[in-house]
Amino acid sequence: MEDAMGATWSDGSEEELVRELLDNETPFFVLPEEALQSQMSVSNEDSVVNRFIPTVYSGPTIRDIETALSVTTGTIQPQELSPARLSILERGLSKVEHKYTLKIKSCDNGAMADDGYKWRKYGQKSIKNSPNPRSYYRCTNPRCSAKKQVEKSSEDPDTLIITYEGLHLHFAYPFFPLNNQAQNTSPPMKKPRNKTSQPRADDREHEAQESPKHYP
DNA sequence: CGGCTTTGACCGGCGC
DNA sequence: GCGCCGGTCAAAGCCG
Repeated sequence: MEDAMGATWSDGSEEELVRELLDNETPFFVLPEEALQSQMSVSNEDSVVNRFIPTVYSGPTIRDIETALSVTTGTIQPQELSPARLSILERGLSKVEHKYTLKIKSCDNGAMADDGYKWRKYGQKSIKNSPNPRSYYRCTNPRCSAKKQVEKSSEDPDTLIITYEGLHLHFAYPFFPLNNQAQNTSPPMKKPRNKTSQPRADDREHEAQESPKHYP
């Protein structure tokens, strides 16, 4: 399986949760694996994904990355991957340690690569041997450790190099069985704030899985 | 006024 | 040990 990775995560509990989230066999978060195995088309796969993920992301989504992550974390040969996932990898996703780099084309002038998550910029540095600075972002959810770096390609100014580190664990919280209270027909989506983009589900955090902890 | 970006300082790891 | 380099902190300021 994909467990071949050395697993040098800094935090053990987080590792456990991540593995659960990425494991196709967990009931918590069902990846569109079944759709892939049933030889459905990619468009159908998207529909399945959209059923599981109520929030709609725009652009190259973190879902793409996380889906690919569930594969690239192991020592699986590329030939073993399904075509859909291969296409994701061919889009420029690569992995170094626990950082995942995605190269995308920002066709429009200065069109930010919006992955649907809310980020807070916390730094910018000029990198040696690179004319372009690198920006550092952190997830606005204070309990989410996800980070990303955005850097314009030195060769192609239209290509953005985005490096993700850490997962948005909270994006799957609606699928966690909170308490013993079965989630009824109303989707657990939270009403968006007053921000520009509504696609998000970043309210709860890890502890919501089992311990009904609440905070201000 | 609050949340975010900006920007230089700061810090730790690594190579010489 | 020292200095470079990349990542983070935090004060200040911008902007809705």
